Amino acid sequence: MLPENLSAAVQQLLRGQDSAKKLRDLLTVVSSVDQKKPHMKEEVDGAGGDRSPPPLAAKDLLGDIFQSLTSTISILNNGSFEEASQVPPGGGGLFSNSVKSEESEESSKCSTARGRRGCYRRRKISDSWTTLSSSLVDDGQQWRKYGQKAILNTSFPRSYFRCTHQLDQGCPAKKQVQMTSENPPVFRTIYTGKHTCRSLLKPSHIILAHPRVPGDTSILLNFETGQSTDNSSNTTTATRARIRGGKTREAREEAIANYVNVSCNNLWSSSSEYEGFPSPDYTLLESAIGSDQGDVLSSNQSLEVNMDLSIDGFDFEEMLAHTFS
DNA sequence: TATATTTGACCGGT
DNA sequence: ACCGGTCAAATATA
Repeated sequence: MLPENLSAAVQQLLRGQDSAKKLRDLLTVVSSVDQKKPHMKEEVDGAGGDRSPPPLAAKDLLGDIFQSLTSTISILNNGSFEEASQVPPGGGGLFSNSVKSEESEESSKCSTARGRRGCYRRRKISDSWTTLSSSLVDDGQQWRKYGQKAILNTSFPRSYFRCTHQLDQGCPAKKQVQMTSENPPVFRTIYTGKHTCRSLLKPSHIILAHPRVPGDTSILLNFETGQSTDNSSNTTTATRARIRGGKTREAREEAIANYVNVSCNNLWSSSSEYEGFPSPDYTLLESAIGSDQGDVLSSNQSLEVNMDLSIDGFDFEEMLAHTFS
């Protein structure tokens, strides 16, 4: 594909992504008025098996569309979805500006006054890379916000994040997120340091798999970690949780849709990454796995994306394939 | 109660 | 002195 076509394709995807997000927000507002969000357990136990069709279908569809667009954009930008935010300078996609890395040294505390508040050596040019995105996209890592600053000559504050596992695993990864323009919004994320941690489950990567056996009405959730924080590890052991209960597959799908839906929400806007962007109320899927309604076949800390985009006869995947062939 | 976020203070580089 | 990155107490949330 020609570079200009590639760029145009990304532009179109970005537009679709924004539209999907707006539509999702619209639906969220409408549905929140007359619909209480049922808890997973209530859904799974199948007590209300003959309820009306899932009102979440449209949102689920939107979630799929949005996630697909986001993934595709990341692929076009960086070569792969997983690497969308993990690839250090050199991967250089359309919207990612690799930042010079002359000195691959993380900011270090000054040894003389250790323990003194705010004592640090200002980072000069470290091993960092930058990504731009039209929305806040969950990069699959777990971050903890530790600061926010108003930056000179900018309209929006800059947020500072460090890896959640900095303390328990000594992971040095950090990132800064800042909105650089308003219409359309552009979020600049500067990553610093590579992850050395083994991250735990992230809901944004939990996807439903369709049944492989006709008539099988149970729903298989598939997790796998490859989530390689260090690009070298590709050892993956599958974790599976089969959710039973409910009379129909649709009923169970609706139950899990809550989790998938919130995982999509999590993909759209990471918690508190930027003030003014509300964080979704999501529940980790571990509770679903741990639920006595579920059938945990094995357990570890990994996950895998296994997404079937075919919904109601409309194959989004095929459409995308045609679009880019 | 544990964990995460907010926010003003602190500090070093420029 | 200014600016930006970090700390940590206060606060919020699960």
